[in-house]
Amino acid sequence: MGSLDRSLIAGLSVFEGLAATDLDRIVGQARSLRIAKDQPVFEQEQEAHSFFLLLDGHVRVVKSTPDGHEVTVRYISPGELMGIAHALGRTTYPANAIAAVDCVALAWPSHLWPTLAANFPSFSANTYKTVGSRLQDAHTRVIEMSTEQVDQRVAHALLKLVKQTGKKTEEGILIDFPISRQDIAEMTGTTLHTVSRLLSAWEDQGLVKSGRQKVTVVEPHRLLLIAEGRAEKS
Amino acid sequence: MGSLDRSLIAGLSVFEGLAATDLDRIVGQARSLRIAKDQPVFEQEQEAHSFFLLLDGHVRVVKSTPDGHEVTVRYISPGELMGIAHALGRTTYPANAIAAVDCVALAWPSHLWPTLAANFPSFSANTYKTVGSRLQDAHTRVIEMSTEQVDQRVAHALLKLVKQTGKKTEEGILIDFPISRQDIAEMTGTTLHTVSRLLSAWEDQGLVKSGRQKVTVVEPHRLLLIAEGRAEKS
DNA sequence: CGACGCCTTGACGTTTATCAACCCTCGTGG
DNA sequence: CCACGAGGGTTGATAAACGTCAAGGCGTCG
Repeated sequence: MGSLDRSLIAGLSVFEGLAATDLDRIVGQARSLRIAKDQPVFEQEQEAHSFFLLLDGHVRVVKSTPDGHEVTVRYISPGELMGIAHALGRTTYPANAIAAVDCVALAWPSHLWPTLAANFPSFSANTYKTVGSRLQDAHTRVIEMSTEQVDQRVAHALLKLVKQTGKKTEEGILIDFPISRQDIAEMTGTTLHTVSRLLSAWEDQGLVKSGRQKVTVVEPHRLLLIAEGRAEKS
Repeated sequence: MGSLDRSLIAGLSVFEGLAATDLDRIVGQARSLRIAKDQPVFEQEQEAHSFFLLLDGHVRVVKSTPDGHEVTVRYISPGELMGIAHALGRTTYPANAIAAVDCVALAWPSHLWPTLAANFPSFSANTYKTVGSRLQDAHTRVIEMSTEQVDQRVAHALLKLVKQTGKKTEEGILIDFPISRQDIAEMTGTTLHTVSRLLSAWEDQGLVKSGRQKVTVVEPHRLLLIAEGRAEKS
């Protein structure tokens, strides 16, 4: 499998600035694995034995609250790291990670992190850069939840997904994995009912096309107006 | 300034695991500064020239949105790092930091970070551990905003402040810096009106005592019940 | 002493969750 | 191959939670 993987991997931003031999040395210590749709990659509170690099597929990261609510923290796309608890001084995973579709990933034993970080400074710097942008994302999310109405938050979430995983089709830009109203609700802190109503309304206005576990954004620009609260109400 | 500072500093968790000479080497490269109440330590979008260690006082970290809302990200207490944008691959500060009271801090030029991190691995590990717990905090905040009602969030915020900066008094535990209804509103994503009503109601029930820019928690345990949604409505 | 900043409280309206009922469609097993 | 069942989606009615608007009080600092 080596060579196919390597060509896929070399261009990833996690490995930016690494010499080819270093890259081989790092990747050589990983095992590759596949995760079937709806199977967990890792689970909340579990011992963080490995960290992962998603090569193909999409993974949903979810936190469960004691009282049964589920909040989706983020979706992981190919090329992104996940489960890097160890780099942040944690010994357990902070959330559940579930394959939204069949996935392929590389996994490193967590105990390798200190050595890898010490030997390959640009690998470590790249990693912390993604940590930084996740912290940023989380704060953005807090701000959205604090200051925006539900329709704005849902619009923002759709646009983020489109940017992350959008795939051009004849009808518009499709979010490239199965996503339900419930999923969107868990990303935006609302209920599937409200999401359903919003999508219905937007479909009537020609902004989106949606179906069973499928959303296509037809007019990103108008959706952005809603996201920014600069759209007159219907 | 050396000796007085050093005894204060040696016990801080950021410096855990460092030899005394290493600590001197690190602290020796910092300059100490004082910030007057209501003055900025650093500002959003500004070039991140330095990172800081708060020695005394309290700093409020706030993000401003384009449309004029302000969201308080966190309060920094003595012993905590702030402005560590550089360690996360950013070149500008992500938020405003404002002294809630007169403060004392150490400041290192940001460009020292890579060398410090490389030379003192436990310093770097400690730093990333605090980054990890802030990421954690941010996610907790998102979850609270997604699943809890305003009264629960305000109760949680007060309890967090009490834990962070609580000072025992005869009447209960006092939050040890001036904090207005507006400030609490900005932490919890609500309005000063709602916070005022809640505090009034809680005061009637003997849970808290509050006055101008001052909150004392009298019965943390009952407040926790509210925070967890396990309290019957008045 | 006056004015500004902070706090309080009432009345009202909107947003959005909740409750309830129903439809559609896809996949599975008889 | 068809029937049916579960999971996903839609939509209406209702009500609660909370923001908004408005007015006024109180204390503190210049």
